[in-house]
Amino acid sequence: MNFSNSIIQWYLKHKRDLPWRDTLDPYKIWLSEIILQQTRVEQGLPYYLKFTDAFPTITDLANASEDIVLKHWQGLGYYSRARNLHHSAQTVRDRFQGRFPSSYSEIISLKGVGEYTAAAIASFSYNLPHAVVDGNVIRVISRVFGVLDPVDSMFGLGEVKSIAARELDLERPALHNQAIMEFGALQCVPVNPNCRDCPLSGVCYAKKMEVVKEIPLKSKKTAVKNLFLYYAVVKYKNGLFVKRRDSEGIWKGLYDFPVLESETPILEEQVLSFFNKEYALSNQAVLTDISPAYRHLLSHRKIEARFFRFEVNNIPSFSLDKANWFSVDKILEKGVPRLIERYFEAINLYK
DNA sequence: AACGCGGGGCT
DNA sequence: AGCCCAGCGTT
Repeated sequence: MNFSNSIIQWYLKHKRDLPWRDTLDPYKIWLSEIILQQTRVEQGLPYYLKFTDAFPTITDLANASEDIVLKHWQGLGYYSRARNLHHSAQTVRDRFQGRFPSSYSEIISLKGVGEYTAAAIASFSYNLPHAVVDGNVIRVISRVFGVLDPVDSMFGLGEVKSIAARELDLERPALHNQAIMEFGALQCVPVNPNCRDCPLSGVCYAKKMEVVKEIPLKSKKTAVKNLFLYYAVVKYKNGLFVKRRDSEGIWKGLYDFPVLESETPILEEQVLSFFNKEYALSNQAVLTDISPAYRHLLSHRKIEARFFRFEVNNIPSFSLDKANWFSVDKILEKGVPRLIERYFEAINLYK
């Protein structure tokens, strides 16, 4: 019994029932793959259901505004996925007459679709013989076949890709690809895999050499930097002044407030001075209070945020103009970072 | 080739 | 606290 047959046998017995496995619709398969990039199935599933409900076809998605798409994506993270999703829906609408492309080269030309996602769509939807290589596949192949080089290096990853292509079942690429990923997600898990009940334990290099804990080998470590956020929350009547984050970087496309960002702490006086300089707040707004620190952890940032709360009695003249004033109802229609969502919960904006 | 980009769950 | 997750785009 070869590798592919083994994992397919295992898959047919253990696979989960997931909605995107019940369809060949490339739109739905593409949508599921974008949602699942760097995201666990349990976390992405409700978003998949929400999106297919709100946008039944790719044209529905293309015709929506980016703000609405980002609102639906709120809380899932990596928001460039949502922006690229929307952009590519418009590409399909405008350049492919609303028909999702069916060749690998056209599929991978879509923004947000890389090698992994293109192989997934091409195989799942059109049964084309492209081997997927994601985190699961890297783990399974490096362990079973004994790839000892770092898999986050060009060389190590190249070895995994070469083995993945070699082992692909050309007669049933869709089934093979589903099987190897599910095997990685449920059986050959990152920590404490249950090798005792594994159908490959007899042929697995890592098991045989007792190096399961060391493979896959990774060399890079993610550096976590501090980020201090000082928000000006300016209240006017039944609303707040908000800003869309339009510059490159964290949370692009989402809404928050005028903010001073820094990698080091800033004194209150300096913060207030910044708000005055940038938004001319002193002449027009009254500082009512300053919130305690909100801590928010991201994979690459340790964030500490404080909210400086102001009130004004008329629309300020300078940077905080009418265009940025949103009633509470309007704010809740926009996508906001989880940090801001939690702030809204804390001040009872949701009620 | 290295880095930025979210959020959550598990150990 | 650290690791990982159905990765991709940019520099």
